[in-house]
Amino acid sequence: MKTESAVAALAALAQDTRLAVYRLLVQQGPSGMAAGEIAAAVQTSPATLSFHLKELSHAGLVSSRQDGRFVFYAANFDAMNALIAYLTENCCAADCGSSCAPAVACKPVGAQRGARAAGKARRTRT
Amino acid sequence: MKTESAVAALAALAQDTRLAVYRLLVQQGPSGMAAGEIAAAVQTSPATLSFHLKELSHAGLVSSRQDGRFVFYAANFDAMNALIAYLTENCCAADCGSSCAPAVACKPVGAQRGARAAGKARRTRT
DNA sequence: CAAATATTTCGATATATATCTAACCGTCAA
DNA sequence: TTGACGGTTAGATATATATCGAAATATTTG
Repeated sequence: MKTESAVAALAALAQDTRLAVYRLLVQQGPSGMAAGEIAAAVQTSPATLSFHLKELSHAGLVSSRQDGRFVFYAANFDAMNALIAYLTENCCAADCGSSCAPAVACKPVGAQRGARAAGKARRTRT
Repeated sequence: MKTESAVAALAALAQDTRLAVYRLLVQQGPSGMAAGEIAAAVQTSPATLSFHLKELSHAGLVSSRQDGRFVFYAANFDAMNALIAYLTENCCAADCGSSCAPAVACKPVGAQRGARAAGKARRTRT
């Protein structure tokens, strides 16, 4: 990930409404959510929300698909993982006294706590 | 982590110079780095750097300690982990088809490609 | 104390952001 | 096609941010 993209992603998330929207979409999963529903959830005017969604989209954090007269937005997980990787890159190259172990709290359906790297996506169901 | 803190942290990182400084400090580890040295590394004037360091510090991402006439800054790993946890919280509560596995790339000295948790930091040399 | 080094604060300015209102497209259903 | 609904775009404005130069605050050294 380039610095430019990272800054864009961070800037996109560095705003109350957008962060709320993004977290909402993260919790919503790949199926996403319609713009209007998002607007209602975060209590923002359609115009303002559209502005924020454009920011998130432009930063690559969310993607959209049109379905009838609705537009569904969904979080782009790859982007987030890339961002996290970028932030923690070469962490403690010098001396890491167990202080920098990143504890990521993503527990999908299949409980892959023990599985070390996800390497292969088991069970591509859905 | 409260939304407020998350936004503050993200805003702090959403800037070229600050992101560079932060990543530098992450790679530097707990020992940290003197302000002047940081300024030289990221090629910024002392005044401007001080402004940015204050931002990072205020957001809780770095901490400082005075040593003689130098001021050392170091990354605050807890803050970063809290931020990451906040971003990925309840990820894919609905239906996660292996799409949201966060791949964090924190590899300290001992090359823990396979070792999933790093447990103890071996070799505390320097 | 005075000089030198390291860093921070202050004031000013240019730029970027967030929000609002109003107007504009696309889709659906009669 | 017309009307209604869902979203987006455009223009204007208020606020926040980044950067700079100059001055101020430690801290060590002579």
